This record gives sequence, C-alpha cells and structure tokens, in this order.
Amino acid sequence: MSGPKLNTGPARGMRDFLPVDVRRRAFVIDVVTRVYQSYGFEPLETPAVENIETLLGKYGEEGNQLIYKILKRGEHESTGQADLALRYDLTVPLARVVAEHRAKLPRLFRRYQIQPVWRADRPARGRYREFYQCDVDALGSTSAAIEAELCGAVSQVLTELGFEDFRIRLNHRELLRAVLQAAGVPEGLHGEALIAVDKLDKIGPEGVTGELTARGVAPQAARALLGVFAGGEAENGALLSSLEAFVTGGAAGVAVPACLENLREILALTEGTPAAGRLRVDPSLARGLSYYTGAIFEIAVPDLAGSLGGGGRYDGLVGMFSGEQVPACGFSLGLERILVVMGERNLFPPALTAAPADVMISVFRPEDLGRAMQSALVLRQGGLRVFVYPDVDKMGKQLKYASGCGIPCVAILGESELAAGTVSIKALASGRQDTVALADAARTIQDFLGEVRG
RNA sequence: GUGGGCGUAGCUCAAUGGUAGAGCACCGGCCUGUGGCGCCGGACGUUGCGGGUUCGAUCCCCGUCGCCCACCCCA
Repeated sequence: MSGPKLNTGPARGMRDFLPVDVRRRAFVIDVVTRVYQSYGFEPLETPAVENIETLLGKYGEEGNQLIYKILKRGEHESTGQADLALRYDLTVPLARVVAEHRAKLPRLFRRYQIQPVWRADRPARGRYREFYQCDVDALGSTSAAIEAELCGAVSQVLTELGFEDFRIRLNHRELLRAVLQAAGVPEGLHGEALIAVDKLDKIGPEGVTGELTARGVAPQAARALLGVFAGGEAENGALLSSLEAFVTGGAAGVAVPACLENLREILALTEGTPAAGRLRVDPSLARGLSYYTGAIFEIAVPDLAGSLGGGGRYDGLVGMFSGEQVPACGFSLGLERILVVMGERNLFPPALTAAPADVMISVFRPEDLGRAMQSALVLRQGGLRVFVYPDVDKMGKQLKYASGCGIPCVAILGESELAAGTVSIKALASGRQDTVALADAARTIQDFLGEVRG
C-alpha cells in the first residue's frame, strides 16, 4: 500500500466539489434556471471543446492569451500545433450555434446556458480556471426592451438568492468612443486611456492624470477626460445630460447621439422590472471583451472586488460566423462569485447541509442483511431516503455513526424485531423509540422527522 | 506578470541546530440490544520536494513545487 505520495490536490485553479459544495451549487442553479425559464429563455448546451478558430480573435488580445489550447493528437502532437480549445465563455459558442442552426431556431431566440468555461488565468479569491457561467442571451432584436428584460432577470435571480445591495453598472461602447473622441484621445490610445480611467477610485484624479500622460495621452485630453469621469455620484439623468453636453461640444441643435437615447430608454424600461433602481450609469465602465458593440453591464456588490456578472450587446458576433448580421445581447452571472458571497453572508438555507438520508437501517447478524435491504425498499417506497448500514458492528457504534452523519432516525432490525415482523424506530435527537410493524414504519419515521423539523 | 506570507499527524496548530508534541477526529475498552458526556488505552509523521552549510537540519541558506494575501484583470 505504501508507495510514493502523489499530490492529491486538483490541478491549479480547478476544484473538487464535495457533497456540501454540490448541494449549494445545485441550490443556486435551481433558482437561476427557474427565473430564466420564467422569462421565456430556453435551455442550450454546447461542447466543452471548440475548434480553435471559433474562439481566436473574438475576445481581444488578453482573452486570446487565456484560452486553453489543445494540441493535435497522435503523430501530429510533436508539432506543438493546436487545433482545438476549451471554450472561454458561453457567448461565442452561442453565436456559432445560431450561425449554424439559424433556420431551426426561432427568429427571436432566447436561451439560457449554465456550463463551465475555462480560462488560463491566475487563480485568486472567487477566480478559478474552471468556473460556471449562467448566461442568458436574446437574439434577433435591437430593442432596448431586451436589455431591460435581461437586467430584470438577473436582478430577480440575485434578489431571490438574498442579495439586497447589488448595483448594475451601465455604460455604452459607442458612448465611450464618443467621449474619448470628444476629449481628443486618438483612436489608437482608447484602450490605454480606459485602463487608466478605470483606476479613478483607487489612485484618484492626480494619479489618473499621471497615468494617462504616461500612456501617451496629451495633458489637455487627460484633463478633459477627468472632467467627465470624475463626476462622482451624480444621478443617472444628470450624468447623461452632462455626457451629452460633452460629446456634442455643448452646441445647440446637434442631434442627440443614438447611444445616449439608447441608455435613456434602457433606464426607463427597467423601471418596470426587478432591476428598478439598480442601474447606475458609469462612464468609466469598459469591459475587456472586444465583441461588445452597444450597452454594457457589470454587477457589483460592496464586499467583492470583482464582479458578480456582466454582459452587453454584441450585434456583430453572429455575423463573424455566418456573414448574416443577427443582433444580440446577453448577461452572464458568475456562479462561484455568487457562491463566495452567499457563503460569507450565510445566505444558504440550513437544510442544505442536511444528512445524506432520513433513516439508517441497523442489523446485527450477517444473515439479516437481506431482510434489511428488503425493509429499506419498503421505506423508500414510503418516500424516505434510506441508508443501510453494511456491516454488523455493535449497536453503539452504528448509532454513533448515524448520529455523526446527522441521520435523524435509526431503524433497528434486531433478532426480536425480525422474529415479530416489526422494526424499532429511534429518533436520535429526542431518544424516543417506537416498535411498529414494518408496514407502518415509514409513517412513524415521517412523524419523527416532522417533530425534528418542527 | 510584480511584491509579501505560509507548507509539521486525517484536520487545526505547537516546538527545538541534537531525527517532534497538543486539541479535535479515528480505533478499542469501561458498556456482549442503544449514540451524544466522562474515564482509560491505541494507532498515526521520510516535518511539501531536491540540494547546500553542519559532527548533526524540521529549524539556517539556495532552488523547486503548492497554497494564501495585495496589485492587475475579470465571472
């Protein structure tokens, strides 16, 4: 038995899910699924592995580097070339599916998808290399009603899970472009400028100015940008008005940019959804994925540095596969981010840590095990979760085992019970014990369970 | 990728330049059909891995791997 000790931990950034973990995950997934379905979203699943060219070039430079690539197999492995990759998110595979199966899908396709994705990122708190995303996406419409319903659906999920303090940060890719342009930041420096501006709450206005000029932004443009982004806690309407003044140069009679109209409409429409009051226009929100074309979102809670989820409109992605432009918008919730915060805030129902079974059957002679299994069947047909103790240990040890795993009742099949066709039911918490006919045992156990659970 | 911290029994952690202990958990007994409490006893480690200094390293030094925190980024 003794050999070299192998590292028994999972690979870096990966996790084993023990029973208590799986129960918690299933609890959250159940809520997410139920809410998404209630908004008319249909289920979809796609393969873990995609052809590598499906994924490359969709996420921006950083995303490209974080894709897990799969080497060619067999004699081609030595070439070091990769032809497959693990999916990096659920959005690009969705776009591929829609491009492939367009004719079979409804014109206004709404789907949800809860599956793992893989990123070769550095693990941290709430960040793993394999993690689950809970995506909802709606294709085929450019209406702001889509954005509003998506915000409503994720808000309802979070509210039902017990979150009361989340905010949805809202911005728009076109607005971002217009602001940078109006500030005089050249197109090529937009990415650099956004990284700097994003640090505003950490390093302050002076720090951002320094960072901007260090990245090549002219001092005048840097000052102009700060004027926009340092707006503080302005209310959504006022913020949009000042942004409008900035991007139009304050000139009267200039047409209101479509992106601002779009944001105003989204804000108005969400007032009739569970997302009411949750949205905050945030001109500094950028988001890393390059496929976004319109509104972008990110969900924030105070006690988590990262986000609980994010999303946005990507009207060009399906067209990258099929050539046919199909407008689309989606939102993604990060399952493990939700679990981390729920764990810290004790938002899980206590019953989730419950025992593996309602009752454990005890016997004391090897020849009685067959009768124990028959009795278990009777109890299972009575709706109970039944665990048959497989060994013939002393009663004390068996009771201790049941007690230790939190199994609330023990059904004792000793010599006298077997002879009489009865079973003794003991409730461990109270110590109460009744001997009843096997046919009545399930009901007795249910009664005992009822007392324990109040 | 940058900076800092930590790797000792199944778990949580002590300790010392002279080859390691406690609590919990586990097993057995007190108690041969009744658990939790108590008492008694038992088993348990190549001190992450490799190398160096040393008469001798778990401790000091170097490397390596793994984990944690901060920055960065995101779900």
